[in-house]
Amino acid sequence: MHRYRTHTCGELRKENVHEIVKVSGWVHSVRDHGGIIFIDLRDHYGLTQIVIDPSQPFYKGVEHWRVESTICFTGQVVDRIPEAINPKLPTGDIEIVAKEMETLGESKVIPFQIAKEEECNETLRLEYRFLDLRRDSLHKNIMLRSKVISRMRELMTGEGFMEIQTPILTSSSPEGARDYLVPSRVHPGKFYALPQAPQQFKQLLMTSGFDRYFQIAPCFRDEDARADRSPGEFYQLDMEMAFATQDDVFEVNEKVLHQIFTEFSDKRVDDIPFTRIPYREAMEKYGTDKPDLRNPLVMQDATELFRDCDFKAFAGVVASGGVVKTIAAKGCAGESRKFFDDMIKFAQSVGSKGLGYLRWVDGEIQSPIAKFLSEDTLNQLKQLGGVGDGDVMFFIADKLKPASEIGAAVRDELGKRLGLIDPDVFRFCWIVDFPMYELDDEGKVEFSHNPFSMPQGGMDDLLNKDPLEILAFQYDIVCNGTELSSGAVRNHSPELMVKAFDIAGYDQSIVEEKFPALHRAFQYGAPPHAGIAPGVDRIIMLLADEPNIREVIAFPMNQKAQDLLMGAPGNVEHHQVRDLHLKIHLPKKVEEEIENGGE
RNA sequence: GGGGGUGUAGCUCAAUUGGUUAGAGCGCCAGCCUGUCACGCUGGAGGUUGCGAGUUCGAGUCUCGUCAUCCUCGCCA
Repeated sequence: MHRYRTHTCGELRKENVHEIVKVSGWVHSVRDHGGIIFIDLRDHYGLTQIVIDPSQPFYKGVEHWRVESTICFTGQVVDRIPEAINPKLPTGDIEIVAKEMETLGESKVIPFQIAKEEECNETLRLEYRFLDLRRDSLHKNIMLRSKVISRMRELMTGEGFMEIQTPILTSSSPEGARDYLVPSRVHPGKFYALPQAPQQFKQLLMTSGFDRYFQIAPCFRDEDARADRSPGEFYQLDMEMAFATQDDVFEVNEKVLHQIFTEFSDKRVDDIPFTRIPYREAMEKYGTDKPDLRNPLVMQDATELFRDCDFKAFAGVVASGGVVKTIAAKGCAGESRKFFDDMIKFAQSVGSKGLGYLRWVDGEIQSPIAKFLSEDTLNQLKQLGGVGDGDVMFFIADKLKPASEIGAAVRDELGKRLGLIDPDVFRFCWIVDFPMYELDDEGKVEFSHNPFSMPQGGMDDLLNKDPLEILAFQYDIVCNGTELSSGAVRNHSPELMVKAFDIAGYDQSIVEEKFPALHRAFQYGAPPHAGIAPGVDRIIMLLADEPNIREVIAFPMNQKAQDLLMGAPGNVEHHQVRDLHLKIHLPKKVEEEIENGGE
């Protein structure tokens, strides 16, 4: 007989009755009836009920064993009496009558309950992550993660992709987020950086002829956390394809994502090919480049209809170059006064001066602003929104950018409040045709996304078009309002690359200095190539229906990028710092704390 | 760095307008109980109300500061 077990806690069934078995696991719950004790023994695979009779020598001891200790039981599998069958458990037809018991690992009193999943302070959960991970929901999320990643590998391999590792210690890249740096011992004053993504490596692999690369790639960015953004590190299903177009990338990703989402969720998944929305259209209709298509509401432009109207608040905005955005919401004219007041408050909370609306009720228009609008204007608005009796149109007037942002927020809020968002569906879309350049805060032309993207019109566009009019082969994949990834057809021509950087104000020497590898590699016969890198954590977050990315990461850091279990970041020995030729220069505040006996 | 929420027993929460000795459920400890499966019953221990000032006859409650944590803006090629 095996030292610890002949069966797991999830596998014994009626057909095992009479067998002598050995099982090991955690004490999930103890039900002590004085004369008889039931223990639910739990492992990764399930729960099995152990029965302990008073005649057993270890009976007295068992009373005192705490939940979450690990114990090994040897005993006989028996049928439960009919009244005692538990249909909630797969093993509920049987139980094990214990003959021997061995304690494997005793547990202290646990800081929060594991068998009962009540809400619990997250700091405590992170400090005791190993216990939190025993809890069913988190345990299941991590298993889901494992299965999804495994399936991703299968699917990618099936599509002819090769998984290739790229360096974790690499050089700092000038673009993008803040890098995590690692000081070099051998080269005083020099630093490695952890990769923000294997971007340049995968492009180099393309020039090396590997044709189709992928990797479940760790990415490191020193940026602040959000609910859907874990600080420090995250994973991407990174991929790149040689001699490939945008459509080739879309085809592979639609196949893989559709398969993963269909296989690992009960929700309906959009048919492929996924909807493609040009960036400009997305901004006009949704006010964002990551629209939640579950929400049927769209924004429309009503600027011209308000240009010469008597409603001075709006006419004034239009006269000063602003816009009026409208959202038509069908069937909500009957909502309470409070609903409309709350919507106005909401709009104000996201930076709007107000929120106008027109309600069509019983053939009349009810609205604080209707009296300022002509019959003709009202009819045109009605036609624009395609509305009728029982419907409402909301209006936001502001400069284009804030109006779009406020409109996007109002659209989301209306979707939620009116229950328009189907929780049982995954709606995907590609956002395509991103602009190559945009103006930064100082009015300077800057790359709007990835400087390695291919301008759609090639050198001709770079030479002849207004930079702000140039579109890139740059795309995002969005699911239910979550941006899963950006990708692009890459610029594989050294000449185009130099020109593209030139427009953004970077000299050729900068390209050579900052991106020496790509600049050199592309001069030795680079294949056209394209790729993308969907975020693994976010995909699993959507599949697990979790609002928080930490729920799908085994050992996440908190918002301040600390690992409360391991104590990272932590202090190191002086000699370690010395070996790295570093001097620590603490902020005044921290120094004072240490002097006051802080550490 | 800015804005917002939260902080009361080991855990989740309550405590009316500022007013008696800060309560409940779970957990823990002790006792009872031979068919439970979130077992049940009885009893008990457990509190610097995050911390520090202030206002007040009186502060869990109000004010200020500070710390922790979450959400968010900035940031995220």
